[in-house]
Amino acid sequence: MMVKRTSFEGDSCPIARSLEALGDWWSLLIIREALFGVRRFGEFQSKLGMAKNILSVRLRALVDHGILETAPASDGSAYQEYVLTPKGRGTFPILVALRQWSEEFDDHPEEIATILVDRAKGRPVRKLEMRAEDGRLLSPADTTLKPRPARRRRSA
Amino acid sequence: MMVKRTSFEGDSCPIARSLEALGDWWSLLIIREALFGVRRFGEFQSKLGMAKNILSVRLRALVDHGILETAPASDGSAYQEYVLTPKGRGTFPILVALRQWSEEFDDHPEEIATILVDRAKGRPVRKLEMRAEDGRLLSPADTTLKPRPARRRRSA
DNA sequence: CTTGTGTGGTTGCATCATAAAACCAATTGC
DNA sequence: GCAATTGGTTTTATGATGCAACCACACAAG
Repeated sequence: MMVKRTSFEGDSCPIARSLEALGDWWSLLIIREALFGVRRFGEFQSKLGMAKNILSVRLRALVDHGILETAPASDGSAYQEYVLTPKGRGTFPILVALRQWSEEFDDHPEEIATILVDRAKGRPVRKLEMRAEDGRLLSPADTTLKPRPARRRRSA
Repeated sequence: MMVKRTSFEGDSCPIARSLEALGDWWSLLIIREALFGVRRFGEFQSKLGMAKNILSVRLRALVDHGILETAPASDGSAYQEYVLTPKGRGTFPILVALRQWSEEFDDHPEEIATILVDRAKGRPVRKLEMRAEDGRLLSPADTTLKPRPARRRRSA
């Protein structure tokens, strides 16, 4: 009957495509931990408090998507580690956007334990803002979608 | 046995808290459509191609989370509509971050159909960037987490 | 080398969420 | 009034998740 959890893999919308890799309950939290330097299976498992089997599945999926890669060692032991690729580190703005949305709109902000600060000054970071090429600040209404221009062949 | 799909509702991490509301497969896509002006049940259903029962569940959850609200009419008919609240419109940077991540890192960028442009000039918007209070551009490594300062009572 | 312990998983089973399709009531269009 | 459309709910099948048990390998001690 092929009910199959609807994949967005072939979707032409870039948001749907990113959700294909990041859209489940745990992946972004695993990446969050990885950005804090977590690398080992057991460390992910204990910090996130999740079942080992699904952690296993998620780690493999993140590796398959090129978000994590397995590295042979680091402290000399024969075990492997999971480290972020550039693609994985590129999710940082997504995590910041999620964080700022909670900080601004959560119904119980007093339950939020941490704030993201500029390391040099110890002051909160600014809200992410959308700007035009020339630097003008853009609101959602100032933007629109255009069809992607066809990539021209042979350089330019 | 109470296996219960682990809720992040009580979690103190703002990322986990936002995923509580947005972290499933469809919610962000529903919000994406709503940002484009989609308001009616059938319109969501046909544009997203999703099953009506789960659309029904998702819309109710988004209303419960204060992301959508039901409005009585608009074109005079007796049906209701789903419109974004300010909290719902506040997810825009999240969607932009997801979009830009795909644009930058997707393995098949040629399959991405649209680009987000500045309406006035028709030129692509800039990448979201993280800045300090004083305007310095920040990389992930330039940031750190601090415990949230206790809110002081009675104004300031 | 053998035994014990911790790390890094896999397997089995119960439960939950999701998907497709059928069904249905209220609202419209005619 | 009658048929089609809208906006759902119900039913049923299957995939995903969660927990606990199990297991292989590395490593350390004796």
